Order: sequence, then structure tokens, then C-alpha cells
Amino acid sequence: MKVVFMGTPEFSVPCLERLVSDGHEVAAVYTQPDKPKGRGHHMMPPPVKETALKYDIPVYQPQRLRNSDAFEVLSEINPDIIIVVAYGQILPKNILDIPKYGCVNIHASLLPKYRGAAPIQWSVVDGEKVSGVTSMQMDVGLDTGDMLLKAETKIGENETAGELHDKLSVMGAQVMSDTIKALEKGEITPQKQDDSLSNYAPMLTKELCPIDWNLTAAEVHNKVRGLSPWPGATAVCGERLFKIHKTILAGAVKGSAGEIVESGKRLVVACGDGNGVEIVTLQAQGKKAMPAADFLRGNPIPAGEYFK
RNA sequence: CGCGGAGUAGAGCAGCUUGGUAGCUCGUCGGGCUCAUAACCCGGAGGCCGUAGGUUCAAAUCCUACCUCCGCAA
Repeated sequence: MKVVFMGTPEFSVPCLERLVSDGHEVAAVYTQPDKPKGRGHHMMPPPVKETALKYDIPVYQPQRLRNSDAFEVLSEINPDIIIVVAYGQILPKNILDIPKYGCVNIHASLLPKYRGAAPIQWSVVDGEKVSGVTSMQMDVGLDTGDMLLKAETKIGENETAGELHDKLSVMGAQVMSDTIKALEKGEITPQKQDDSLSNYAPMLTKELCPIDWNLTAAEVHNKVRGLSPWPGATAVCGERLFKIHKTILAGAVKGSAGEIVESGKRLVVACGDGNGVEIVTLQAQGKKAMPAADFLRGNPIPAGEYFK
């Protein structure tokens, strides 16, 4: 098949790789423009661009698909299908209508749940037990198109968004590959999404990062997992800001919300429901992430101190 | 040239302001105590103090350049 691929972050890369290894003709790749990123604000190409260049695939990076010559370019290419994986832009209707098989999106949730930009993270933050990948026939809405194929996976009790991301990224490539094959053979019956079951997973913001220790231990734990490795749940102790990377549930403890009830071999903090979380890995500003026990060796915190 | 922090023993840190013997907690090794232990006591090993220059009688410490890592911001 002649295909155009649209995607931007790391998550999209396995899909693009799979298109190539499946033998499809990838006629063009659309991705977000290079942006100043990282320390020093150097211009950094998105991961998908680097992958595309590796295979000598032409790369287009319009600021806005609308207002660009994308429609003309894509009409000229005349692909059989457009695959969209975490591209970061809404496709206008005139583009959606170009390919014979339409535009197919790979979304990292079990639709109709967790439509939007950060489905993986929100699934973990909400303490979901299962997640997955859904392919859909795109329409003009945001992740509202008819569903084609799904694949499910369990979310482990201590699994982080980063770990789930990597898993779903690989699964996504498989679902995409299967979807294309099935579409070619006309074996798929698109299935409408039940809007009443849907919810929205917006982009993460820094306002989400500070941990509210009045929440239950499970909620705190889920938040830490869901925001790991980025942007990272944060907590303040004394004057210092910490990123909390990894926790495990510690069961019932004696102490009020935010109180450090154990500080030695383990670092345990009380939460609002009388249960505690053990902080396994944390990171102080300017330092690398490290096991809590290592941190405490050089930075003793007496039990009874509070995280705010 | 976006702002800022940090490189010292296997790990985490102190020492730098005011140059002059390399320190702490933990781990590790050996020994002791104990019914026993991740507990306690005694002892040992382990360092090019990120790299390269400079100043100095003398540099972990002061100066310059570079490398690496990280936080903010995106």
C-alpha cells in the first residue's frame, strides 16, 4: 500500500518502523516542526523525523496542516491510506477524505475511554487495571472515529506510565499492521463509539505535579506512577523540592497526612486515609534520581518531618 | 549564547568562603559478642578529589578552558 505517516513523539516510532518492515510504500511523513528543546534550547527534531530520515522518506513539518499546502501535497501523492499516531494536530476534513481507505489513527487507550492527548498517563493516575490500543477510522472530532481493532493489556499495580507507554507503543505497531491488512481484505466492520462511556485525557500540566498528601495512599501511589517518568510527581520537604519517581503501598501507618513515619532503611510517608506509601526512588533538584535509602545516607531526614 | 545546580572510596554526602595530614553515613572484607540477627563492638582494604592548563613554597580548595550529569523552562 502507498501510505503517508503522521506522528511525532517516541510513541509513534514503532509504527513507522513497522510500516517500512511490512513493505508498504511510505511516500511521506508528516511531523511537528523542530522545536527548541532541552538545555540550551537547541533545535531538536522529533523522533519520528529522525526515523524517517533514516529511511530517506520525505518529511513535511507544517506549523498548521490547515493554512499549509498539505492538502495539495497529499492530493498529489494520493496515498491509499494515512496512518496517524500521536501527530499532535487535528486533520481537516478535506485531508481526511483524500485516501481510498481514509485516515486511520492508533490511539493508546481502549476507546471510547481516555480520548485526548495523554491517555496513558491518565489511565495510570486513575488506577485503571487494564489499558490497550485502539485503531479507528478518523473523523473530524478528537478521537471520536469508528473503532476498527483493539488490543488489551493489564496495568500492573506498580507499573508506571513510562513502562505502559513502551508496552503500548509496541502493541500499537501490531494493531496498526493488523488493521491495514484487515482493511485491505475488507474484513473489518467499524464500530461506533458509545459517547456516554467516553472521558477526556488532557495534556499534563505542572499543576498536577505536587502531591496532595491528604489523598488516599492508593491515589498518591497512582499519581506517582502516572506522572513517571515525566513530568514527575513532586513533594516539598523543608525548603527542598523533590521529584517522587517510584512508590509502593506500605499499608496502615500511624501519622497524619504528609508525615514521615519511617526514615532509615525505608522512607515511608503517611497519607490522608491512614495508609502510607514507601518512597522507593526520588530525585532532588540538580541531582540524579536515586533510591531513597541512598539519599537518606547523605541527607538524613528525621522521622516526624512533613512533606507538604 | 535562555536560567540554575552538581562531579571527592562501590553508593549517598561533607570539606572549598579563610589554600597546609582525605572526612562522615552505608556497603564491603576480617575478627569479636550473641540462641540468633538487616542488631552491637573492634580492626582493615578501598581516592589521579571530572579533564587539561595557570597562580603558589604548597591546590579538593583560588583562576581559565573543556568534558559529563541533572533541575527549571519547552
